[in-house]
Amino acid sequence: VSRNWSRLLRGTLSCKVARVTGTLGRPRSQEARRAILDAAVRLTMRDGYQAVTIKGVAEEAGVGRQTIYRWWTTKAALVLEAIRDLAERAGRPAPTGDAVHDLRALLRASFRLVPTAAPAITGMMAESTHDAEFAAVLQDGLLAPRRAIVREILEAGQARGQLGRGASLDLAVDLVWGTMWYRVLSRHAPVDERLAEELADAVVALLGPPDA
Amino acid sequence: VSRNWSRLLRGTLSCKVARVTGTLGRPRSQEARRAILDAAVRLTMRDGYQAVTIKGVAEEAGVGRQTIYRWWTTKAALVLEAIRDLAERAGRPAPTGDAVHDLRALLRASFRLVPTAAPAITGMMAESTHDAEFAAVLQDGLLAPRRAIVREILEAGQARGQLGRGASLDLAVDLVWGTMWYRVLSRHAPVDERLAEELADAVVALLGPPDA
Amino acid sequence: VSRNWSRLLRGTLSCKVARVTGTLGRPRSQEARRAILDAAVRLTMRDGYQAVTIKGVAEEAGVGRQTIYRWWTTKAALVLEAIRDLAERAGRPAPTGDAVHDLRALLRASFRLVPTAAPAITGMMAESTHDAEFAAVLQDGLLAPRRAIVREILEAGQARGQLGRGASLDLAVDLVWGTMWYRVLSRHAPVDERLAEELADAVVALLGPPDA
Amino acid sequence: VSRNWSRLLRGTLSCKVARVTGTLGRPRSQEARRAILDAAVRLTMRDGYQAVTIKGVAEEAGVGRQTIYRWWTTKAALVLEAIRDLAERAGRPAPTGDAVHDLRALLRASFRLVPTAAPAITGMMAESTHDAEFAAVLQDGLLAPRRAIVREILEAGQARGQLGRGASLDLAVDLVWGTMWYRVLSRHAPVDERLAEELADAVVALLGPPDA
DNA sequence: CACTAACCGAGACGGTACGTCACGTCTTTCC
DNA sequence: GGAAAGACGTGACGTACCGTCTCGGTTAGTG
Repeated sequence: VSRNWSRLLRGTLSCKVARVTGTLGRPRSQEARRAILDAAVRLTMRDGYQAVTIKGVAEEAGVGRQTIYRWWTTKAALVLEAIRDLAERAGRPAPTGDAVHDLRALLRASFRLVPTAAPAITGMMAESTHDAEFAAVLQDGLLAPRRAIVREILEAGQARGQLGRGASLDLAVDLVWGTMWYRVLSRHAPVDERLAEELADAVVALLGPPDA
Repeated sequence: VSRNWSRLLRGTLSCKVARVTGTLGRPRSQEARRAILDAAVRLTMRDGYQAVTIKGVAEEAGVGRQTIYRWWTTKAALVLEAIRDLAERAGRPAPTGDAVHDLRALLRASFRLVPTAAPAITGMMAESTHDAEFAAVLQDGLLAPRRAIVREILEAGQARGQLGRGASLDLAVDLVWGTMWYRVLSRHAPVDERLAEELADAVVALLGPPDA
Repeated sequence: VSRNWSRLLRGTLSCKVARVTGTLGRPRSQEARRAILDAAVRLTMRDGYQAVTIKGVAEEAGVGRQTIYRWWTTKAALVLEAIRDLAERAGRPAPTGDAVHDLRALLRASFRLVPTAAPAITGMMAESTHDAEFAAVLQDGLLAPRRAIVREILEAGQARGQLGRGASLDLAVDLVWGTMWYRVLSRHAPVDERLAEELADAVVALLGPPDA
Repeated sequence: VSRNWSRLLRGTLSCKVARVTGTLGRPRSQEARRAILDAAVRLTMRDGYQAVTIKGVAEEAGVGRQTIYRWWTTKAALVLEAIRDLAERAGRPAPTGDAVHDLRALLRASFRLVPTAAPAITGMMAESTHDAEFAAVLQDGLLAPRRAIVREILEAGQARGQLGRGASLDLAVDLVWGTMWYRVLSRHAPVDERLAEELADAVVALLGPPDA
């Protein structure tokens, strides 16, 4: 679990991850910790980041409010840690050797999570716009990993000669996720399997034919 | 000014645009109205939509709180009306006959507004995720017009044989704005002139060569 | 009503008795004020001063907590103003021209209030021991007036030649009320009509025979 | 030390005076016990009974909070045991054979302790008004013994023909201590040597001339 | 020109969430 | 097994805004 924390917690938004004074006293209750994080995820998903309240999380978790304040400095730190699993839960389909196929599979899987995760993450994106530290943590913990996955698929495709090099990979990656988020936020068009197809095709077209 | 209202106000988010009871009594103070709208824009730009408060707007405008509640039903209605000029202020560079050139010019102009407008609009996008009505109004009043402009440019380019028809225009439009918003929200990469170039090129690549 | 305030409020424990800024805005709700004071009296009587809580008073009064904080700076100020009527309600039997009879009547009437008022006032006396300002206000508002009444009766008796001058009136007064309070607090003996008789007799004995 | 406990502890406020389970395990730390009792006395004297806190005592004593809860059931039990020495420390001047002189000496000695002991005992008296058990223990442990001393002096004076029998001794005793406490609580007049004189004289006047 | 209805400012109202503090209980480890 | 350390659930604290309400004081138009 703690493998990814170094990145997540590099800001001061961090939870207080370990006792400083040593081993004395009653140890932290893992039940409470899990209940809090689960409640935070549940509420963030249901109501969106802005509507989440420390009090609400405490009640949903059946926990004293003070227990949350003891371990997390802000709502931001709490929700960020809680939401981290979204990205992990999204996981990643196993690579098949066919870059375009892999990309399609990834996008289909990602798009299926949209209805659940959208209120949470869009709210956090809005929060990012006036909280640079929050933005950094959100970036490192959630968004960058998703970008990295697409990038790896595309690089593998280029390496195998399945994809060309006609445009910056950074741009290609942003086109993919940007389009998804734009539709999620704007809701003027569905985020469905058809979009997954179209985006995969668009990336192929953008990168152009493989080098001869 | 009121030409565009029918679209903006088609939901119940509308401000109370005209008194029902007739013409008796003191007429509405235009000074107060302007002060309120200006204050709303100022605060939304500065702090983001979520942080805007009716009380805050009232104080910024030097106006009684009730005067706002009298004329606008919700914060959403107030801010939406106030923010409308953003889209208009963005305006649109005059067409030159060269679709790619026009697209580049439009993007450059739009990107310049990003630092100012981002906190406002990203917050409103987050709000959209749990307020369908708000989403509809935001969509019609701000986002759809921007999409329409790009679409017109691209259609004109196709009509003039400058651009191909290798992909759906809807997708092309979403790629452009989606990438911009994704970078605005995520802040992992700049939204600058270079991105304008790259996006214009990407659209060309995506649509493919003009039909012979 | 406001006749006695000057004394009651001579400390900074005072409630904010009048708006400073003038006449603007919604005027203070007298309903809320009465409900708060009544609730404060009720709770102080029932639970004692120490157990009274601003929150509890607000709920008992059906009032927002902020409304209390707006007008009273501390629990002490609130309860003191609220409890003031106890002394007034105790009132004073009409003088008859017979000092000993008057004294007996006063004591009997006072002792009847003891079961109701004791928890309130003993708690306030305890508070007095570590809050000098509170002590001063309690003194002036509640205790001194009661002492003054006894003193007046005794002075009248001396003037009419019904009572002697064999001891300091201050001491006589303190003997009376002190004995009552001591039994109220200590509860080792009843505070009843018999005590009223005994105390009246004791005062007569103490002051000695009238001057020839 | 334990001679007086039977009286002090006849209520259920009692400390847990002996381990039930026998002699196994680590014996109770006498250092901790003394530190706790001393801290309790110190804080009760300084801040008054109401302001005393188990947590505060634990910190003042340099002791874990649980160690207090292990041995005393309530704050009341702890403070009562701790405060017991006040009465003993007050002690009692040696009888001289002159009742009035003895009474004066006792009062002078008692009044000298007032500044130290008042916050402690008045707070406990207030507590008594809504805690009958506490009242009983306070009564037996602290107040009754003081009353008994005065009563003994007066009875001895009557036996020796120095004092009359013109009033109930119970009343005389309550007049003395009541006046003292009333002035302690009310603070409208000093509790000093002059008061000792006056009270002794008042008792003489009250009891009247010795039987012929 | 006086009336008068409606607007406007100010601000008190009942609420709700905040973050802090201390409570008394509990659960560890150390001695 | 006692003692310390300290996390736990609880609940009052005082603050900040919320959106509503209720005042006195404007400010046009109409009668």
